[in-house]
Amino acid sequence: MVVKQTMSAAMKATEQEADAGKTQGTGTQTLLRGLALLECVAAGICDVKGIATRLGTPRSTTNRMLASLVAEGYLHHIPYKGYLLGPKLIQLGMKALEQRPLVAIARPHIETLAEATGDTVHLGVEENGEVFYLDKIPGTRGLEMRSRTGQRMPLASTGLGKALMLGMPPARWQALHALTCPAGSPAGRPRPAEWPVFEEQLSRYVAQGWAMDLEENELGIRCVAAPVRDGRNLVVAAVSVASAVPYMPEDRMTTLGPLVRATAEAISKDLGWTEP
Amino acid sequence: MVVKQTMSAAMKATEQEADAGKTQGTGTQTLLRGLALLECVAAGICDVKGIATRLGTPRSTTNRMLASLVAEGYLHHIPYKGYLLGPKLIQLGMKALEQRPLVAIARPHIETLAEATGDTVHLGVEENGEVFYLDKIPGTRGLEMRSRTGQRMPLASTGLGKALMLGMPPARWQALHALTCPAGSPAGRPRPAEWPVFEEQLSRYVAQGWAMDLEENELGIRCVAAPVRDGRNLVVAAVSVASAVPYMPEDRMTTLGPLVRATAEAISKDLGWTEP
DNA sequence: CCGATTGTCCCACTATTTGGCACTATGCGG
DNA sequence: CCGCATAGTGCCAAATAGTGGGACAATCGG
Repeated sequence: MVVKQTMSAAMKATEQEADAGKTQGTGTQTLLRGLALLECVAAGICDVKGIATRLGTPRSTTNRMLASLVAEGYLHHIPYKGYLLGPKLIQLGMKALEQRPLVAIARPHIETLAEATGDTVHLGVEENGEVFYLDKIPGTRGLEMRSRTGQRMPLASTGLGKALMLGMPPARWQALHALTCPAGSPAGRPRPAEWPVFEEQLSRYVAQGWAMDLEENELGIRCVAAPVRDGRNLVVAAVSVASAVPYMPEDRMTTLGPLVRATAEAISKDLGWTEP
Repeated sequence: MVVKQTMSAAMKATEQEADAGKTQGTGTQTLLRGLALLECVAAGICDVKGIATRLGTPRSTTNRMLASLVAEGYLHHIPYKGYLLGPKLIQLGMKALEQRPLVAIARPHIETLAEATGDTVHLGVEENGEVFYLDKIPGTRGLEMRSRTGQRMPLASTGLGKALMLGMPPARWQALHALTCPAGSPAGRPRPAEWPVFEEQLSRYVAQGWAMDLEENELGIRCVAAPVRDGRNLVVAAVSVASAVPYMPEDRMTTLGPLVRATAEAISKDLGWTEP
């Protein structure tokens, strides 16, 4: 329901390399044409003529490909009515969603982030009301963080956790916050802000797309984090950059925010996520 | 594999053309190979060598296709690590899910069902606690049903509605049942069984995969219905066969049940659904 | 440090695609 | 009820697009 126009119209593009913008002519024209065809149908063009003009292929060729795609289940064919994306695509889409080894996919991105910042970078997911560290890249500043992949931490007192909470309904926030700050907990240990304040903070973080952690989990450690979303636009993970206070003054955090957020979004896109 | 003759060299043993019935006189080998490759990756083979052997293509060819698929976003590539289904597939999968005009897809199936039974066939979805008739094929027995596509009916008193309820958590059943039978409703009008009994009926229907309606909505009309599921295994619609009591004795309904269920499943498959 | 895989190029050969054309089937609008 | 525009199906000569062998370099795993 996004696009609807895209009539045939001009946009001729004789043939051979329709979208010049594509990657350099590879050596699999037929495959590429077929895929283009799929995307064409995905865009809403469902009549043969439209498709044919859209990608500049003659009727016979177009039909031949359509037939193959239908035969394989990538397209649905309603005779004399049109073509639609087929079941196989739904199937593969689901598989792609499962099969996704978050860590492997996120690696390159968090490595880039690590190099760019020089600080420790974490990747984590929510599990059972806690943060679960999936990956970690040590900083190059000499200092060692206690965190370790495979470790668990409270959601409300870590940057990673707060980023994960940004994807939850605000109704759950209080419970998780309470879970992090047991009834008569000693004020001696670092801890997140008191409830009303905490809620305000999270709301602000939601708005800006990234969260902060000001020594709330570990004294002397601050971090900036952002949520990672999947194809369904659900928050499935978060990334964070952490360092010692001296390296993390307020203004640096403000600068880092958008960067971390960008990294998180890059990962999101690799997971099939698309802009609002 | 019916790829003509004149093949000779290369493509020896390893060929076995992956998934059997595949290519059958086509004319888009490259496209098909590419798609086969996708399914191969979907199946979990993520190393080049494995893929190459799996579909009998030489290394160079395989790599070429992989590169194209990666370039187009259909695959994810983690250098020296392997290949995974890419974001584009998730994207297309989601689109396929939306784009699905249930009616158009179900038509052929319900027409077949209509011809086979000679009775009125309905297709409907749940909407706001009611059944919403999406399509109807009049029976050939002369009698006319009052139902009309676009009409709404209570869930609990129609076969279609009950089939739709089979996909809901039993916890919601009672509320919907109550909604159909207002407080001091007159016993004069047809209505579903009293609560405890109704629940038992639904449970049985869940087990057998199809539901019945014994003049609970309209006197003299009985019907057999079954739920249609989509790629996420969620009930998104239902089909039913309805007719006048004389044409619908108990034993005929028992015979019809599996048939209606089969039709519903056929539609489900077209929607991307796969067996338990 | 070695062996096994993978990512890349190059290139001659031909099988795989191409796209025109001719016909039939079907849908839509009047 | 009729006709046009679009869709579905084959056939076929031509040549383009794809194939696969082979040689290297970059990496990984151990």
